[in-house]
Amino acid sequence: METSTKDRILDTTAAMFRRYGYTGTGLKQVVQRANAPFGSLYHHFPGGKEELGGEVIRRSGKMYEDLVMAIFASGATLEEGLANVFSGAAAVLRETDYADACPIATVALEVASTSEPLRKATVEVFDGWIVAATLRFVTAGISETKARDLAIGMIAALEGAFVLARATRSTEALEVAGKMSLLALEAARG
Amino acid sequence: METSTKDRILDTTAAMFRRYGYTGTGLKQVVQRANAPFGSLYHHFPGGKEELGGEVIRRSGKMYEDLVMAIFASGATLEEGLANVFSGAAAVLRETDYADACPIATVALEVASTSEPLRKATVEVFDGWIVAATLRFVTAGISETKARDLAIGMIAALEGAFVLARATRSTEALEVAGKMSLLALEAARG
DNA sequence: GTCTATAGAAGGATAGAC
DNA sequence: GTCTATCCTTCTATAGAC
Repeated sequence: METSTKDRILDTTAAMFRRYGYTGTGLKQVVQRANAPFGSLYHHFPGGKEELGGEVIRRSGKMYEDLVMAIFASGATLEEGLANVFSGAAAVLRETDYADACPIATVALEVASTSEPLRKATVEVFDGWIVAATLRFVTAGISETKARDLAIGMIAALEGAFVLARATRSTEALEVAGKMSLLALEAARG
Repeated sequence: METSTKDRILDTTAAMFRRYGYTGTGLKQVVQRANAPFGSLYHHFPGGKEELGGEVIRRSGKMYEDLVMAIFASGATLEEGLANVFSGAAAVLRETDYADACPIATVALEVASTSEPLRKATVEVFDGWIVAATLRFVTAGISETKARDLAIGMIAALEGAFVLARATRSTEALEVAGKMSLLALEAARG
């Protein structure tokens, strides 16, 4: 138990955001689950829920970027890596009873029309993903403009498949989205 | 003003779900905006928020299905209709300051791990969309299995693009997703 | 079937002792 | 920097007059 109170609060909030969303996550529940006194929350995050939320979005977003990019780089070929991203996401969903998909998608939709600071935090995350994925495609020899489209298409397909998969409790959409992304890659390679 | 109290409550809730989500929508705000007395809500929806939410999900989902399918059928060709779905969605987003995307996506993610009755309502909606879109592809001469994949791929691409578009306040993702869906259609036609 | 009032719980936030 | 107690608002839900 060497984690700090602040880290426990951040980790707990991240886990709750993923399943219950932003408005669905209560600060009292957070400190209870994190085994932290209520006052510590406002000591570490004077800006309250919005400040905590912003840090969690950026932190979860970066961690997920690292995870996905590692899987993306895991394949022997670019195609294999791309396929692994979708099959890996499907495996995690099945293992977590369709709870753990994108860590910020629910929150991103919730705050898009309700909090500018939080919306901007989600944009930073998505931009980071797009840049990272674009770089991967470019490194594999694809032109900059095509690479960006592939990156955005892959992320959109993944996010959309997550919506369908979490609702239906099936990974069918992830398999279809994976195949569709591979097709786009094929076309870009010409 | 010939709308009934019940219809006003349903319409108002639908509009609020779209922007603020399920937990972000308060029943007091609903009745206030709908110009309805609070008691009427529980008169028409004895099951409270969950019953109201279920009806709104099904109703909004069906209306959106009709709208999208009408646009899908609007083009001279299947390809044109498909492109119109994405460009039409982009136009609506721009016109509504990136607020009005999918009417149930936010709610679907919120309730996926918190309410079985509501999750099932979202599944019904998504299944309806998949069936309708599949039928459209089949009618155009595509095999049943390929048509279903195209339908799921199109809906996933649209939903994922909505997430990115609402967050970034840009329609770039919708354009990319539209192109990606067209590519999938091309490949299916072989 | 309409409407008001209020209960009872949970929400975010703050004060202040230690 | 830790922790408790409490404030005020908002939430869902109910009771009961009309």
